[in-house]
Amino acid sequence: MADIQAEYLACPIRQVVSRFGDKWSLLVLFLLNKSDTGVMRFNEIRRFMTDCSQKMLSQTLKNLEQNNLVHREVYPEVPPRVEYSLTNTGKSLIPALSALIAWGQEHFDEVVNKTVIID
Amino acid sequence: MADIQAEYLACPIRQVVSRFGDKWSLLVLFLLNKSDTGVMRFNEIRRFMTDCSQKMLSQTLKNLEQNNLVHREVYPEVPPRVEYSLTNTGKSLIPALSALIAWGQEHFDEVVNKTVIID
DNA sequence: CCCAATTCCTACCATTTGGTAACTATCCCA
DNA sequence: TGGGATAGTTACCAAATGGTAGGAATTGGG
Repeated sequence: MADIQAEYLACPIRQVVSRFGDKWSLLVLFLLNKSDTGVMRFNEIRRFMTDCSQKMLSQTLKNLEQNNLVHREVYPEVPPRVEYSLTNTGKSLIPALSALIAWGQEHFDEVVNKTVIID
Repeated sequence: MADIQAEYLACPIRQVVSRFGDKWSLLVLFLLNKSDTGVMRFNEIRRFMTDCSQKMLSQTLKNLEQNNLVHREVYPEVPPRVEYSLTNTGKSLIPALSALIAWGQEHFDEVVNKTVIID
C-alpha cells in the first residue's frame, strides 16, 4: 500500500481526463488518425462529425492545438484553407486510444443497457 | 477513406468517454486496482482522494456500479460496512487505463505549460 | 443522553459545457 | 448584385457538473 497517496495525487490520468476527456477531443484524434493523407480540413471533419456543432469543433480543435496534439496549418488563400493533422505527441497517443477503443468493442455489452442516469 | 463515417458513428470511444470520462471515475478504478486486497471501503477511498467531495465519490461509485465496473458488497453490520472492488469487466479495463497513464507520464511535459483555458 | 463512527443523501448554489442561430470576412462566379 | 464557399466568432440560453453544508440512520460507549 506504501504511498498510494502520492501516486494518486500525481496520477497523470487527472491531466489526461481534464484535457481530452471532453465529448469530442478523442473523436477528432480518431478521425485524423484514420485519414489517408493524415491531414483534414475543418469542414471535412465536420462532415464526419455530423453531431458536433461548428462551435464545438472549432473549440475542440483549438484546445487540441494548444495542448500540442494537433497541428494547424493555415494557407493564406481565398477562400481560406486550414489543414489539421496529428503532431508527434498526438500520434503517440494513438496506441492508448486504440486500446480504449478495443476495450469498448469487447466489453460494450457488459456495460450497455445500464442506465447512465445517476439521479 | 472508405466508410469512416459509419466507423465514427459507432466508435466505442463515445460510450467510454460519456460513461467514465468524468473527473473521478478513472481515479477510483486506479485506486481499487492498486489496493493490496483488491477491496476498499468508502472512507478508505476518501482518505486517498482528498480532493473529491463525499457527494462526488458516492455518485461516482454508484455510476461505476451501475456500469458494472465496480462491485459493491454491503455487510449488514452496525456501523455499516461497504466494500468496493473491481468486477471482471472493471479489471479488464486496467490495461487500457495503464496505457493512458503511461502515455501521460511520458508525454506530460509536451503538453504541460499549455493553458487549458479555451476562452 | 449525547457523541462517535459509517455510508451515504439532500438542498442550494456557482461554474462549466454544449447547443442554436446569426454574424464576419474574403473573393470568385453568374 | 447577390450568392456560395471557407473557417471561423459571438450572443444567448439550457443542461450538466461539481462544491459546501447539513441531515439521516444505526447502535455501542462514556
